Amino acid sequence: MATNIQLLKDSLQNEGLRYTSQRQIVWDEICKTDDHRDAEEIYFTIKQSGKKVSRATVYRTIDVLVKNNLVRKLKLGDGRNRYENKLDRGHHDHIVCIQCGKIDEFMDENIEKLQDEIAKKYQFKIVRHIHQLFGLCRDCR
Amino acid sequence: MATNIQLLKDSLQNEGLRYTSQRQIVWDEICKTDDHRDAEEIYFTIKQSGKKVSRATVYRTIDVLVKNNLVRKLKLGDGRNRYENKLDRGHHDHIVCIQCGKIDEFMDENIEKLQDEIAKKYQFKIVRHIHQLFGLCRDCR
DNA sequence: TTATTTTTGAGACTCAATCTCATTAAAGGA
DNA sequence: TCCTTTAATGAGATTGAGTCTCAAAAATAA
Repeated sequence: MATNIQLLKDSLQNEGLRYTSQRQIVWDEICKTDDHRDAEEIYFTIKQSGKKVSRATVYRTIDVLVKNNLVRKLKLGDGRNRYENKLDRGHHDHIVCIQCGKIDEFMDENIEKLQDEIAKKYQFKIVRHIHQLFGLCRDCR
Repeated sequence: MATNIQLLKDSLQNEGLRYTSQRQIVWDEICKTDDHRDAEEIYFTIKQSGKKVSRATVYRTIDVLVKNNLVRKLKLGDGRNRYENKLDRGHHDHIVCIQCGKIDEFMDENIEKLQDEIAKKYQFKIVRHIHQLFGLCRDCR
């Protein structure tokens, strides 16, 4: 956990922001799982644990974490942003079961290469990409 | 345009819905361009042309068109759904310039194949996918 | 300790999208 | 044609995720 505290402190310093207990609580909560949770889930989990952090602070802190690359923001098409911590995790894309909601992760070097070729063809500089497969997982098909 | 009328009528019949002038107006408007417009843009364009279709009807009609494969719904991450007609257009994915908003289309058979292989590996049945490249277009980089 | 600056939290607000329900229009008889 | 039934429409209310406001609280500097 010690590393995580430092990562947060560095990010806050980087933004010229103060280190506060609320911000630590939000970051801790996001680090606790490798799930893809939305802000409300994170907010309510913190609330239920008895800690006091307001909804506004949860949203504001997440924004800082995303900006500083500690957290990744995902849009899976259901209208809510989801978040995953980026500790010890390389780049990956997502496979989503539309039946049970399970979210798996995949990564394919060849697809990444083909993407770069497409960008080159369009004289386009890729900043980020979204690649998501929606369908039925093994257990639901 | 005659074909388009029939496509609409078939879809409505398929859904057990009636053919109405409002629904035709919405479908016509969507067919008019190959843009990727949101529902409000479509609604206001209709309104400005003097035709009377309510916002609710625009949204409801678009849903029917999407369900019947006449229109494709896109999420480009800005919180609004966008729509494009599917007349004479094969499958494609999107390249979006985060500077000027230009939306290009691409299609790569090899990426599609690799996708299928990934699905096989995960014993996953793909129903749909999203593949979007965000960055700077030739004119903005 | 006091002064200054930033952060927090409660709740108001925004905006796309959906829902409600009274009114209007279409379809199917007689 | 007129009447009955059923569906569609439209104005405005509502929803829900997310953002904003501003007075109070907390952190930092003097």
